[in-house]
Amino acid sequence: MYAEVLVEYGVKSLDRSFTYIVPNYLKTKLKTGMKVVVPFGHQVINGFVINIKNETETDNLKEIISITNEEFALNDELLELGKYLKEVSMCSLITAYNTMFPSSMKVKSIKSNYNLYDIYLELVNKDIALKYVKNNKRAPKRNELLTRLLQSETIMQKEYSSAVVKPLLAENLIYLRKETKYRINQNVSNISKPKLTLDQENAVSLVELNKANTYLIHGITGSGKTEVYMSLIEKVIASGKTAIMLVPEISLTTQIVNRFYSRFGSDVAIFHSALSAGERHDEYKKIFLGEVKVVVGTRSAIFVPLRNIGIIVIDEEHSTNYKQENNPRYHALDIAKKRSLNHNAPLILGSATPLLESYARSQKEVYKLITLDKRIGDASLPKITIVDMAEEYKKRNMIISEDLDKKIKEKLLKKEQIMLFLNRRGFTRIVTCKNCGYTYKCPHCEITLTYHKTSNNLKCHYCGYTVLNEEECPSCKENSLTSYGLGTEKLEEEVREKYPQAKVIRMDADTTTKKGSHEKIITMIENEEVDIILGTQMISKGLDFPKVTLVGVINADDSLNIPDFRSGEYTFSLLHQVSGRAGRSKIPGEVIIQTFNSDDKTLNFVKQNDYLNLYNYEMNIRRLLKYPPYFYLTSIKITSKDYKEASSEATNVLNYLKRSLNNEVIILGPTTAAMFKINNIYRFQIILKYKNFNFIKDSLRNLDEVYSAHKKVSLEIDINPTRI
DNA sequence: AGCACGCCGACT
DNA sequence: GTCGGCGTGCTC
Repeated sequence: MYAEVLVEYGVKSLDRSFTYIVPNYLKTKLKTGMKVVVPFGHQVINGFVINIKNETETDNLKEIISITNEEFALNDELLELGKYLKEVSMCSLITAYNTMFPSSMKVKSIKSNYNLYDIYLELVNKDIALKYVKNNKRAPKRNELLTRLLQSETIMQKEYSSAVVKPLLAENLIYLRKETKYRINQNVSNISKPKLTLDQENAVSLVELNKANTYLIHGITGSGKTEVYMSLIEKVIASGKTAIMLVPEISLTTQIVNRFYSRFGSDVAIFHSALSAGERHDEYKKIFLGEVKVVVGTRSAIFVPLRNIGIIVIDEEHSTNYKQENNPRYHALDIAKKRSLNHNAPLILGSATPLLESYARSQKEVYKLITLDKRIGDASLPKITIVDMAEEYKKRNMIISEDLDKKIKEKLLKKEQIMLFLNRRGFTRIVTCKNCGYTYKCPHCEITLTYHKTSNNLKCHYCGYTVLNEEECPSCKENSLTSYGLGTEKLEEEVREKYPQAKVIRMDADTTTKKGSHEKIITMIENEEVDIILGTQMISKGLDFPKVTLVGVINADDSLNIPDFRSGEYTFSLLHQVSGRAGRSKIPGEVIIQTFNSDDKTLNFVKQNDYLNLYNYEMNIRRLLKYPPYFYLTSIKITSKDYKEASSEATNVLNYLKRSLNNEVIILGPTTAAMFKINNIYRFQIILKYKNFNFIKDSLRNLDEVYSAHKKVSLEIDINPTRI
């Protein structure tokens, strides 16, 4: 008995199988789709079995040493899906299977403040603990811990270091109590399932189960899309099938997860990359053994080994999080479509601001469109005002306009909450010298450094490079440095100065790095301990605070000016999302958008809440400029530490493409990539525009193969990039 | 990818 | 004389 094994190195030169002898003691256990340990060259490494056979032509074979994990094997559907993933993302087969298989899903550093369990400390016996405290004179921390427990305080494990906890565990004074974090929340669990509105019921009835159609639910914020998903999933489960529900980012969607828990209880598994290795293993096992019916997760959850799938839902389908930005560069949507076909199950895409491509497909009836255009309850859409900052500058209002100021004061008096949105971290954007024109730039990335006042330094937001902020210009030694641009830090300073009576909190990547800080801020907002919340993107997503009645967008231009053909679409989606934070309850919300482009079309579509006209306007541009959905894009990045090497190879790639591609493919470039120098690596980019992937497939493969052997230059091929 | 083998230059 | 630079080639 022999096994064809892929070895664990994801390089192109090893993207083929090697045959091994299956030793007798593994013959009954080994299955296709399992991970194994094999000798390879002079090493012992991991491999993956893709086939088991009884004969072979190769001789001098080695034996498989052991099975890495006997619990799991990819099933036939997933083995096939791996080949498909390889096709659509141009990765090696082993990379594809590694992406799908749990034991190799690498344990992420614990930067995520998110765990499945809360672990609490509990006393084993009160009397013993009391005795221990009385006799113990040497370990004050242990005494403190036990005393608190004796006073019936709840203590989480993470409050004490293991140096304190471990000995107490060992002496059997305390034990650990694990509690599922997403336990059915007492407040939620008793809520009876809400009665669907007519619109929602209609939406549910439009979806044909047992057919592999794709549906696009275009539902404005607050129209109750989640309830539609849940009703559909309920129907699917009732028919004995299972469901996958994808969300863009699980740590920001606790509310959705809780709703699923309260509705489906132990039938739900949570699956995403921030789980610890143990947690992921547990969840995967439940899924693998068919113990759960619904999987809620992020991008990678599209690969879970659920059998008998009856529906797949992708919520917020426009989110760029569904595209993986590193190898394998796959889009969850492509995989979802494939699995929908495999299982003959409907695929539901939902969004308030669908991706232009998706909406276009619904217009061409490739997707079936379902529209939800009424908000649940009496909540009305917020009133949106656009303020021309050019006019405000004349009045010396540089950061907060007169209108916004007036509204903020009004809301503060009424004790309602205010959100200020600014999509830029730091204090100021650029520091330059008035005397000689010197600008601080990152030596590794060729990007201007951002000034951070709290730490008094200048940071590169790409690679983290930091220099201390000096008084004098490093170039001409004059004291003439000035700074331009506005970041959240400066906004915070301004807001604190202007509204000294208000309680202000800032929420951005700089204030949420510490474990638990994200949740802490959210709790503070919920408990109304703050009046003004200011921050970046982070405050726009999935958070539902009924007391927020005013949203201020400090500078809409940042997003408009991104050099990407999707900037209009993104801006609309972002601002729509941000606006949606205002007035989620009975009090109507208000939104003020500050901009220097007050007559910009996109902003006015935002103001009118007019997705359809945005769609028509953007589609016209896309058609004229030959962008998606009229053409597909592929980006080829040529990168190297050596500038000349990168530059000349970029030309070689271009020449090859010109020779090998037919003239229906448009080739742009090479140009220096949007982020030309990051971490000392130079990047050139070539863009291909085409109507049919088959036009470019073979050429891409050839390029990929040639450059996998190149020492100094590497290629990054990104099919359907989310940004260029 | 990782490791051995192999062939050239500057040191104890 | 030897140590070690990294270029090349192979791995069931």
